[in-house]
Amino acid sequence: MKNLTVRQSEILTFISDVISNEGMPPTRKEIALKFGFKSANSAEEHLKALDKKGYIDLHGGTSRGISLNKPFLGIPIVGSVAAGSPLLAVENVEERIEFNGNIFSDSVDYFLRVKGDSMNEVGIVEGDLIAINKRKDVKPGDIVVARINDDVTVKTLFHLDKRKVILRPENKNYKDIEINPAVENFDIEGKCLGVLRNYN
Amino acid sequence: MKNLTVRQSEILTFISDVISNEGMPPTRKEIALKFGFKSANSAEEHLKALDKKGYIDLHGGTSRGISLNKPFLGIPIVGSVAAGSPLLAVENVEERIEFNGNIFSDSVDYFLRVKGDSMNEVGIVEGDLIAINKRKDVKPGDIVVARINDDVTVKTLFHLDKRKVILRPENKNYKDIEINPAVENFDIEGKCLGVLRNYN
DNA sequence: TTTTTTACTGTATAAATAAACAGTATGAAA
DNA sequence: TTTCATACTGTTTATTTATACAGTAAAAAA
Repeated sequence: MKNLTVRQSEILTFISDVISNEGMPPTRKEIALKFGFKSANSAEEHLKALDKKGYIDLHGGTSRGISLNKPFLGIPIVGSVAAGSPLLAVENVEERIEFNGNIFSDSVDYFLRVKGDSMNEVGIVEGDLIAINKRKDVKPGDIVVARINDDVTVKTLFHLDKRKVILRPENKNYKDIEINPAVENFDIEGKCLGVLRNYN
Repeated sequence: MKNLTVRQSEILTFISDVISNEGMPPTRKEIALKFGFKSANSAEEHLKALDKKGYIDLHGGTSRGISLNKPFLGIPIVGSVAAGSPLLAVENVEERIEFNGNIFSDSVDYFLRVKGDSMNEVGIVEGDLIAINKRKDVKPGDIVVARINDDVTVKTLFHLDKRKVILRPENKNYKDIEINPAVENFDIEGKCLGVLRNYN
């Protein structure tokens, strides 16, 4: 996929926002207005660039005839995470799902497919998709995605300070995980906003 | 809410379909084409009727300026079910959520808010929303919504024939429910397609 | 029975919109 | 150094689109 310029990226985001908020894509004039272009043709040329690079499809002769290109739409589902790679690296994204936001309490950056039974007692089971919001500021009680020495795990955060982190599995067959972030490589990847499970 | 005529309902459905499939609302001409109207004005008048009845909002002077009215959109969430009332009766619908379909394996007719812990061992816990598809043809192994003598319950279907139905709670503290549909009032309301849980 | 609503055809037009063409200017790539 | 891509302004035009007005006809409501 070809890279977008900053401006092109802004315009792509704007189109996506307008579709979400207004229920229809913007016109060239509306794009020009938003970015302060004095000519609608500026918008036209950005659209052509986005089309050429494959991010949108332009439907000739149609008002508001802009559609976002599916493969780059939707929320990524992160499956198995290769050790050491960023969660959202392309090789970890198993697919994307169309999803419009108003369901969870915050915006969903990605879904993570759950492995294992360590969170069974709070109703998170193998194969579930958990909705994740990328953030570092989590508090005890939150279910978090954490990275410990290149290993990604989902647990309830029980305690967090500079010298000690305690992650609690929600299954009595497992023990608490205690980490010294000064010694071990530890990072909070995000907060779990909810669960999505699809039978069959 | 005022009732729609058959034609108006067809047109509302078409608008909704076009938005889903094309990513933008149709023009008057496109509506006329779809229904075989020889004049775009026929579409215009139907739109005005739908606007007047509150089902859509028309944005004057804007191409494709049709938006569906939120309160009638989205998938209903059924909360507590009043004894004897149809599940989808207005008094049982606690709210609606925007939701676009491609997530579950079949279309979601409504979400049911889970009460109690009888399905805990398969990860369905109190407060969860379960996605339901209205259908009668369910098979053993399916998680179903059933009505037993005006009581609505969610269980795994274990056995089903004309003389005996066995519903199985997924929690060892509960016993199987055995029903004789010839004697008791029993009905399958739908099949559970999946689970949606929102923390906080 | 009269009025209103529904459901259309047919015509017309102002405004919205897409999109081409002609420029200017800058920075990056070949 | 020349070409190409980016990022604009400014103008123009054909087409799309919304939408009003004038009718016809049937069914429903008052």
